[in-house]
Amino acid sequence: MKSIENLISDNTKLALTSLYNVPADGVNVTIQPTRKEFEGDFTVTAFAFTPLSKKNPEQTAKELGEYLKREVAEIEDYNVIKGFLNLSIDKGYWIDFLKKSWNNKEYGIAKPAEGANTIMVEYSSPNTNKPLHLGHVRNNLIGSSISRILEAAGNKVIKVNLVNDRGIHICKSMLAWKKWGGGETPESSGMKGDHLVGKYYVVFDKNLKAELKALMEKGLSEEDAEKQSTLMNEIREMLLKWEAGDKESIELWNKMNGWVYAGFDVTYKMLGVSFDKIYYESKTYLLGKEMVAEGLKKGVFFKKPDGSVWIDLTADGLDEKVLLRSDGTSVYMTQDLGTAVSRAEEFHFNGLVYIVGNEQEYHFKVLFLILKKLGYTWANGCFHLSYGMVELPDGKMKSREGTVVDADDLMNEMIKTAEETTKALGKIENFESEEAAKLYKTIGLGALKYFILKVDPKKKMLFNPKESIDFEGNTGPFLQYTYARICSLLRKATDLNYTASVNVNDIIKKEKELIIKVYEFNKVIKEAAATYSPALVANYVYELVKEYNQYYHDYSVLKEENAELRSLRIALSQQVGIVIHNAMWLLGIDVPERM
RNA sequence: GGUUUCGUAGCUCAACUGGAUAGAGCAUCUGACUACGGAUCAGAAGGUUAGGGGUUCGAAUCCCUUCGAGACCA
Repeated sequence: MKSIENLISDNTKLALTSLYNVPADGVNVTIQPTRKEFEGDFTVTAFAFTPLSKKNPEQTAKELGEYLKREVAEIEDYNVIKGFLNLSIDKGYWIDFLKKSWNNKEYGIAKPAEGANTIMVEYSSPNTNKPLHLGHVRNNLIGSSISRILEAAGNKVIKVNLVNDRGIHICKSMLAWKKWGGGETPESSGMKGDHLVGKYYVVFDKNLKAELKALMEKGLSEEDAEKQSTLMNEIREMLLKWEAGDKESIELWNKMNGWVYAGFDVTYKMLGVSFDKIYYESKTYLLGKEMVAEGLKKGVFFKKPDGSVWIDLTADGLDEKVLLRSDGTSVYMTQDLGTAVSRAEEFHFNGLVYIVGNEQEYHFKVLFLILKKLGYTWANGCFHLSYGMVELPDGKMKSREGTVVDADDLMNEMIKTAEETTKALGKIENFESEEAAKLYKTIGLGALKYFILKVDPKKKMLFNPKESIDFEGNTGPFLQYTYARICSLLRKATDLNYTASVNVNDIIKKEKELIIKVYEFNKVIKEAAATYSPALVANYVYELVKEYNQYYHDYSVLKEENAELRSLRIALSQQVGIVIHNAMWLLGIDVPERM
């Protein structure tokens, strides 16, 4: 079935050609939903056509409207206000649409077709020296949701995580644990492994600061203090030992990373995110060195007298960038080049989306540019989804200053609040305790996820720990509540032996608006996939639910005496329920059948 | 210093990518057949879209500029 927008667009072009005898292939027809205060379903703006028609906008719009009404069966009527052509679509079209789609549980969720594009999505990418915080939560939720959205739009998706499991910061936790840990383990302390390792990272930082302070009080500059610091020297030594494959260092590193992974698994599971493949930097950090040779051979890179290798990007408005230090060690850029190439060779993807914060915009600009200069055509499919930071009322979260909002704490808080709210409303007295616990989790995490995902990923967002996340209004629980209420309605309908069907000749305005909203779901998914924005799905499902609740309030479904009308309303409610369910699934949010 | 992103109601966010009188939620105030589930619905109030200039039929959106906040590159 041709989409109604294409129908309007194509026929508008035909109309232009027919009415004004001009070619209209290249004309861009802007179509938007008609605003509530005017009559009609879709609006075409006629201003852009005046050079073709050589008439004023009103006149042009009228002539187009007349043509469309006459020539296109689905277009029932039109009206013109200023240069806006408002088109009313035949109700039969919408009834027909509902009839075709209403009982499809997979509505909106496409299966990847033969020859579908493969898109790799990298997200999460934690460091193993501390637990996940709210910033990671945003990253994970965006990455996970985008993966589902891309899949629903018909792509094959490979979700990957690149874990930063090596380097100086991990050594810090290791050294502090060795020095001051007294053999403490997750078991002995009862702490989650990632939190335990994070604790020693903080311990190290504290001790280092004290040492540096003491040295600087003796009159050393900050730089010299760092050079003379015994702790810093021990760290450097430890890193060298690790890189040389020292058995004891590797064992400790394995042990502590193991604790962290066990902790991360719990957090990931709670968040509901997962990966198809996990990369570890300890295995990828040497990749890319052969590319340096390749780049030199191709003349894309150059060598400085000290032996370091660079690329000159000044012609592209960027700087010179080092790729191999004079001591032969590589930098992040080198690793990322190598990792990208090895992924491309393994998976032959059409697109690679990096979900990484906007502080790394420059890095990715350079990365993609270098890949292109090296001649990798797939680099054109690389995209950095540069999401904004989560800020607190007094600025950015800083782990060193202890202002981070911990992911586990936050989720537990939300679940606790959900429990209190639910109990206060006194609705689930007949729930088994296990069922109730599951519900609290569904609601609490639903509130959190929706709160984060409804914001445009590209924008920074603010989280105020002092104000708990709402459960009323434009929130996750509001959407979940509407879903639960529809389920309740459908259960009652079944009890009464009422069936759902679409077998009417006429519908009221509100029903038509609801069907149009349902119809828009596919368009929204495509748009969300194209712009990598779960927020579009979130805002859409909110609008749908708001409309449905008005309808639900104003018209009775089960008390309607006309059987066909009643059946239609049941079918429509069911369909709205399916869309809520599927849209929420795209956001990674569960919906309860009762709450 | 250079590059760059952002600034919308008291607060948190929208605005279909240049379209009609800038919309929601929270908070405030007022109301809703003792209910097909009130975590709902209806209404009131709240705006010079940071300020100024420009582009055009039309600007929160594009260009210039001032102010303010952030990020990145030495």
